[in-house]
This record gives sequence, C-alpha cells and structure tokens, in this order.
Amino acid sequence: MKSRAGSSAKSSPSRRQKKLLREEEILAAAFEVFAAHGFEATRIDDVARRAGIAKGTIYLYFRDKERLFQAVVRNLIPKRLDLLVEALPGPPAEVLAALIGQMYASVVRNEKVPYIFRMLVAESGRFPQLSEIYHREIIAPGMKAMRKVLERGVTQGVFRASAAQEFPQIIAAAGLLAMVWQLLFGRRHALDLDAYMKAHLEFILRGLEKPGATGR
Amino acid sequence: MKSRAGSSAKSSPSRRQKKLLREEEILAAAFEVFAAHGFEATRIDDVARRAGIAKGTIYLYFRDKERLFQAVVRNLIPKRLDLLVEALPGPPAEVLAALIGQMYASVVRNEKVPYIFRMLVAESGRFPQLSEIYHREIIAPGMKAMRKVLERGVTQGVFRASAAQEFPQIIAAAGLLAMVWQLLFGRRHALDLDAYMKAHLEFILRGLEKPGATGR
Amino acid sequence: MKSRAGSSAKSSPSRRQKKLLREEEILAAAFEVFAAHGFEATRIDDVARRAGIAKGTIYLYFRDKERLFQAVVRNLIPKRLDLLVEALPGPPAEVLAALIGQMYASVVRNEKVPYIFRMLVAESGRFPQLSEIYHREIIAPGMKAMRKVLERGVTQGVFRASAAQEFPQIIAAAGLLAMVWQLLFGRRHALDLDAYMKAHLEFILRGLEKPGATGR
Amino acid sequence: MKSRAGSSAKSSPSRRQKKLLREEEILAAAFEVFAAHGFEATRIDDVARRAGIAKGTIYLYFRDKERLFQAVVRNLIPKRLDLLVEALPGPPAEVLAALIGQMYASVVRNEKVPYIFRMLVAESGRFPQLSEIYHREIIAPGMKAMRKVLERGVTQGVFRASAAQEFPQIIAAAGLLAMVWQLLFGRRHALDLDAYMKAHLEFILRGLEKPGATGR
DNA sequence: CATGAATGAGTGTTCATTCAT
DNA sequence: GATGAATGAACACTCATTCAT
Repeated sequence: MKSRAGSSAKSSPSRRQKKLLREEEILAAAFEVFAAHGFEATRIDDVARRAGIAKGTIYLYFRDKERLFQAVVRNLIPKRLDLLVEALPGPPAEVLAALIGQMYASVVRNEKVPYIFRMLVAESGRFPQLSEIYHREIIAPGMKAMRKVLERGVTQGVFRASAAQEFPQIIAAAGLLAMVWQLLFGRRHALDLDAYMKAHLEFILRGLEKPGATGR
Repeated sequence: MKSRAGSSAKSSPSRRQKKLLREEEILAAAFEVFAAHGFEATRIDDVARRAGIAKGTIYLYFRDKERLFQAVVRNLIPKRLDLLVEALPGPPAEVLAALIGQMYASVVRNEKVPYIFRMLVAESGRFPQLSEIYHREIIAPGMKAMRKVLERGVTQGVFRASAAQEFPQIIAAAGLLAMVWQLLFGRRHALDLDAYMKAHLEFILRGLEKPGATGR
Repeated sequence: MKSRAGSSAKSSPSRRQKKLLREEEILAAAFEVFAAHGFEATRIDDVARRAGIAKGTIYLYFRDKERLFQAVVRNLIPKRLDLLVEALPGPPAEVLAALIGQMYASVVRNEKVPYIFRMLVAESGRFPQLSEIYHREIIAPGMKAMRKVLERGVTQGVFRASAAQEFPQIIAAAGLLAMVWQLLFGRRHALDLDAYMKAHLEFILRGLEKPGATGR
Repeated sequence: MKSRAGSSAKSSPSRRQKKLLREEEILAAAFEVFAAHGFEATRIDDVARRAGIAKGTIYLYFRDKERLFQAVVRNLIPKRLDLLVEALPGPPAEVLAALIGQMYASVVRNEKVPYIFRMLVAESGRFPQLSEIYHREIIAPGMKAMRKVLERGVTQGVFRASAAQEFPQIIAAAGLLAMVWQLLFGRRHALDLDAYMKAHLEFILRGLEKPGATGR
C-alpha cells in the first residue's frame, strides 16, 4: 500500500545512504566553520554554502545550531590511545615512547584535534557536556593506560616509583603544551615538533628512570 | 563640577582621574562578561549594566566592541615571572621551585588567568595580535628566565644537561595542563592542586638532577 | 552624580512623555494591522512602517509579538455600559431603550469594536485570557445591569417576569448579530442599522411588556 | 483525463473512489487543524501527518493552502434549515419552535459549526467569498423560511405583525449568541444550553404572540 | 500515484552603534 | 560628559511549495 516494491519500511536504501552522506557533508562543513570562528560567530548560512546546500536543509538534519555544534564535536572524538597499551607488550619504556609518539601523531599534529580543543575550551561554559564526554572517552582511559605502563615499569624495576603514577597528566602535559603552542603562536613562533617531541620523551624517561638501573 | 564648556584649561586632575576610574570600571565589568561568555556572545549592554552605566557611555571610552575586548585582554597581562629569577640568587633547584610555585599561585590558581587563557584560545583566530602580545610579554621572558636557571644549574653541576634547556616549556607544561584541566573538568573532576604541584615539582627536579650529584 | 540638573530620577519629563506617545502610536498602528490581518498574518515590519518607526523600536516597548497583540486588545476595552443604568433613573423601558441605543452606538457601529470582536474570536484559542478579560470587564457587568433593569421593571409592574431575567443575553443578542452581520456580510448585504435597531427595540419591549399594563 | 497515458480507459472506479476517499481524509484532517489554529497558523505538514500521508500528497489534491482552506470550509456547509419549513405544515408556533430547536441541534451544539463560524469570522478579510457562500446557502434561505413562518402566523392570526418580519435575524440572534458565547467563554462560563434555549423560545414566542389571541 | 528531501523567501527578534537631549 | 531611545543590518529558524525517485 506504500510506494514502489522493493522498498519496505520507509525509504529506499539509496535514499538512506544519501541522507547519511548528506549528514557527513554537513558535519564536515560545519566543523570547518565552527573551528575557524567558534560557535557564536558561525553563520548557519556559511555552513550551508560550504556544504553546497540550502540553509533550510541543515535543519532537516539538526534541530538547531546547538545540536549541530554538539554533533560536530562528538563526531570527532579522536581514536583512543589506551588501546595501544594492550597491543604493545614490550618493555615499558618502549611502550611509553610509543604512547607519546602516538599522541603527537594523532593529537598534536592532527589537523583537526587542536581545533576541537579550541572549541572545547571556548565553549566549555556553554556546553559543559562536551568536555565531560572528552574526559570520559579520551582523558580517563588515556590516564588509566598511562598508569598501567608506569606500574608495569615499576614492577619490572625499570621505573622508579613517583608521584607521576598518581598524576600521569604530568607526563603527557608537554604534548598538550605543544598543541596549545601551535594554536596560539604557531604562525609566528612555530615549534620544531620533531625536536620538541624528542626532548619531551628524553625528559620523561630520564625522570622516570630508576637511579640504580643502568637505564638500559 | 561636571558638564558644560567653560571649564578651565585642559581638564582638572580630578577629571582625568575620574575618566581613568570609569575606564577601569568598564574594563572590570567587561572582563567579567567576556570571560563568562566569550567575545561574540557578550552583549555591550550587559557590560554597561554591570558597570552601572549607560550603554552609550562605553562608546565614549572605546571605539567599538573589538577595541574594548582587546583593552580588556591587554589590561590583564599577569605579572612577569622572569623577574623572580633575578631576585632569587639561591640554589637553582630552589629558584626553580620558587618559579614553579609562583606559576601555580599567579597563573593556575589565579581567578582571572584561566579565563584570559580561555579568551586567548577562543579568539586567537580573530585577534592573533593578542596571543602575540602574550608571547612577547609573558612567555618569551618566562622561557628566557627558565633557561637561565637551568643553565646556572648545569654550570654549578647540580642539573644535568638536557634538551629541556632548549625547550623549557616542557618543564612548565604540567602547570598549563593543570589550568586547562580546571577549566574543562574542574567542576566534576577537580584536581588536588597542592598534591599535583608537589608531584610536578618532584618530577621535574628528579628529571633534572645530575645522577652523580647528591642533589642537595 | 547624574546628568544635568532638573531631571531627577531617570529621564526628563519630555522623554517620558515621548515614550508614552510612542507607545500609543505603536498600539494604534498595531491595532490597524492586527484588525486587518489577524495575529499570525500580521508582520511586525508592517506595524513599524505604519507607525513610522524602525522595526527594532517596537521591541523597546513590547517584548514580543504576543505581548503587543495582548496590549492592543486590552487597550481597547470599550466603555462599560452598566454605568448607564445607575445614571438613568427613568422608567425601565426607557432605560432599556437607552441601554440598547448605547450598545448600538458604542459597540455595533463603533469602527473598532467589531474588529476587536473578530480578533477575540479568531485568537480565542491562542489567547484565552483575552476573552476572559472581556467577560469580566464588559459582559458580566453588562448582564448584571440588564438584570437590574429587568428586575426593576418587574417590580414596578411594567415588565412581565420572564426567563430573560436569567439570560439577559437573549435581549442583547440581536445587537451581537448585527455586529457579526456587518463583519461578515456588510460589504454586499449591509444592514440598515437604524431600522434594524428600531425593530430590535420594538421586539424586546413588546416581549417584555406586561400584557395587562398599558405599556405606556 | 487523468495521469499518464497508457493507463486503461479513464480510471477504474476503485481508483476514483480511492481518490475521493483520500480527499475526504485530507479535508477532515485539514478541518481539525484549521479549526484549532486558523489559516495562517496551520502547517500543511500537520495536516498531512494527521491525515497519515506525506506532505507532498496534499498538493496532488489541492493546488495550495488557500484552496485547501476554501475546500474545507465549503465542504462543511451545514444542512439547510429552510427545508424544514416545507416539511412541517403544523401550527406556526410549533414550526418556529422546531426551527429553533433544529438550529440549536445542528448549529449551536454541533461540534464543527462553531469552528466554521470562527474560521469565517477570522478569515473574512482574506476570504470574503466564503462568507458570501454561507450567506447565499444558509443565511438567506434560512431568513426566507423564517419570514414564511412569520407571515403564515400573521395570516393565521396567531402572530402579531412586527418588524421581525423584515428582520427575522432578531428572532434567531440568541442562537448565534449562544454559539459565540460557548466559543469565547465556554471553558469557564459555559451556558446551560437547555435552559437557555427554552428561555430563547419562550421569549420570541411571547414577543410574537398576538396581544388579543389567547396564545393557545 | 505517493513520497519526503530540498529549497529559499520570509519573519521574529537581537544588538552594535549612533545621536538628540 | 552621559544618557538611553532609535536604528537597521544581521541571523536563526520556519514552512509552503517543488520535484526527483
């Protein structure tokens, strides 16, 4: 009693696919504009134009600007670093190095993450749920992973016991700083990220290293 | 004592003082609103109401919203930490500890600085000059001071030579992280700043400490 | 510490007067447009243009379109008819005739009242408070007055007792019909209001007249 | 006369039936929404949803919103009362009573007619044709019928000659008032329609009654 | 025939900025 | 100087209408 044959419930599969595609396009366009101008300064019309669609179309996919913004940010949660720890059963120092390396690759150098960070910071007043999500999805698991590596290192006698076990943020902090630095000063005082990362790694490994151990 | 023309020569000192006072009041009110809502979401009217004056009056002191914002941010450059280094001629480790302690006191724990940071991050796209100013006034001198302490420590044989001399940011990074953390997660996952700072300090001192030196 | 002398609290008297005048102008313009097109079809811009002001100005006086509409309707509550009854101590038949006459003069023939009625009917779904107000301010007092005249007539032996005492609406109904008629059919089938009113009056007086009484 | 070519002869009867059925469904749904919200505030989408069809489908049956509205109103012209007069050859007072009774049954108490009335009043500015139709189809014949009954009564010597013969509206007016009353005040000050109708009837019969006649 | 995604003109409302008082 | 009424450009969001599927 409905439309053509073949389509059962509501819309043909091609329609659905198209819809999903559209949504992706809108999110991509919206990310660019929100990242560049922030929530308030972003014009829905700009998003539409960048997505190559009419303004009204956006409202078929997102109830309002706030929902669109939230969808943009939620959609871009970066891959979780904690999975690495399980995958790498090598010596703690190497796992830690891999972890840090991964952080630089997927967070600091990523072309999107710094802007997500900017949006989170800028709109943490208006959208506290978003930071909460990031804490739950990224930060907390990441810290848990860090703790596990440190613990493993201490157990194996290659890391000294340190307050960093309670605050693994301290170990990762230089990565955050690099990201913020590039965001704020990158245009005129860009960091040499390779050298910086090397320095970061050297510093934390030296700081964790057990005095007696030959560090080998 | 007010209005009409005919007033004396240039403007009595009390006039100037009053004008400056007004300006301060406006800047203070504007800071609160900008800090809470960001540049775009801030209504000039709110600023005026908070300053207890009429909307139009603001335009007697600042050409437009952008100038007001810039004045707010420029006005709040925190005290420079680098001066400390000169003032403290003690052992490098103690100077460093004092430096870090000062950073937590005047930056991380400060009730304004995190919001300034937030504004810088949020509006770094629209007002790149502002980050530039902060780099020149705060960051660069701060790093220079750090380098000097580190150098001194190495020369005196209490610090090992490390890549941190090139990138002293790494040493301060955990402070930045604490500030960002409080900003983003403070409401639901506040840091124990005392313990955190202690851990931070312990970690960097251990990391810098020359293996051979008794560190004392 | 405020402005010039002479003006005490907030705004000079001339300013206040102007403000009140403006409000009246807006209400007048709004009445015309709402009366002609109804609530939904009315464009705030039209109201502004008709009032000779900018669109935004309206929002200085009324929070939104709904408040403006309500203010328009509340502002036009017609004079109460019930006061007449007290004022006219003559024979009941004459008082009744005066009452009806007044109703035609101030309600049916009035250039605004029929449109107020239209708005009330049209928007009684969206603004039930408004009909409520009219009931309280106009209808209930009017009915009370009617009852009093009828009662007086019965007491004096010139009117017969009738169910109209319980439902005085019945006596006035023909007036409502005339108003509705003009509203709906006035353009092509206008009533001869003079003759109609005479017929109305004749009919109700004859219907109330006590059979025995000479009615004179 | 229908769609594509190729289809059979004209269109099977079941098709036509289906089409008519759909149209009825749409009109029914549209009536509900228009009655509740008025022309402007009605969303075609709501009508479609209430009819259980897609928005676009409505446009297969009605060129636009205005046509749909007109169709709704035209479709609901209530049964003509004038036919009653022919059907009831009894004594004029009884015919009149039957007429009034019928009016209350099919107009005042009807669940749709008050809303049709409301729509007519509300949109008489935009759709004057509609009131015109109602005048031609309902009001004029109704008045003609009234006049015939009155005339008959006068001829038979049971009604007095009165101006109501020229303006039979006066006799029916209380019915209109009851309808309007329920519309505007029904929720909080509902009329007791049975008692009211009795009073109405009593009043007009008494008003028409020939003084000399025993009214029997 | 029916669908519902897409369009884009239109509307209420806001707010930075101006300026007569 | 100070005020706050006035402006009008700008923008989020809606919805009648169209049309490819």
